[in-house]
Amino acid sequence: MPAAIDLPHPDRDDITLEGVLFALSDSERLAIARELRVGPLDAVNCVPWDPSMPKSTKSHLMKVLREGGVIRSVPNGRNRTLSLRRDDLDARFPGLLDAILDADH
Amino acid sequence: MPAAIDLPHPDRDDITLEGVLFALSDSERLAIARELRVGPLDAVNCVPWDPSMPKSTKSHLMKVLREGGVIRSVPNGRNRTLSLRRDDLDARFPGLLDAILDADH
DNA sequence: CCGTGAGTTCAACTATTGTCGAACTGTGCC
DNA sequence: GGCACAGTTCGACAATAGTTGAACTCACGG
Repeated sequence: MPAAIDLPHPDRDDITLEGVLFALSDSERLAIARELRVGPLDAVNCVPWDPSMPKSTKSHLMKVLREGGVIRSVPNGRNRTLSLRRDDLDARFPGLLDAILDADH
Repeated sequence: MPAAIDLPHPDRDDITLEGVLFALSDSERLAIARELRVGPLDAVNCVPWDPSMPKSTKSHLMKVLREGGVIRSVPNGRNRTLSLRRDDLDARFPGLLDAILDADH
């Protein structure tokens, strides 16, 4: 499967609190979410903190974030543009995303 | 080991965001935290939603919440009084606890 | 002081997650 | 068209997390 396929994202109402918390309960996934805070980013330009990580592992990280409803991952040429689902998350769980991303690290 | 032993709790500064998110990323643990919202509760009176759950399993749930820094668990006679570590969590991660516990379920 | 009650620990097991190589597929550039 | 690039999927394995019964410990009430 290519980089340019349309992957399934949960609808806003299907995003669960548990799913979001789980997705962000891992340091690396949390770091990705924090990177996306300033705006969408191509996956290629993201994740600069470990260039040696195999692509299948990166793909898996993105998958958990995507399936948890935390990020949106859309094809963009041969890349993928990742973005936070801020509107959906803010609507569904007000204050949650900022509380998490603002948190002391 | 009895019900009345002093179990280790992480210091405020040792509580990690990831640990808190992980502890609360499970429906049952989240439900316990929500029950404790109104105030401390003896473990016996808590967890009314599944009386058939083995005690070792309940003990494990409490352990994860305690080690994650979400709850405090102090001996109280032959029970254990559970309470949210609201002061510590609010100090360390402002807004996080309310955002989570207020969230739509 | 003995029995009961509440909760912890241990050990074994199951189940869920994470890691990574290999094979594969659209996309863009020549 | 051909080729390299970015990511996905699959499968196998490692690692972590959840479940539970049994043995144990302390506190309370007779």
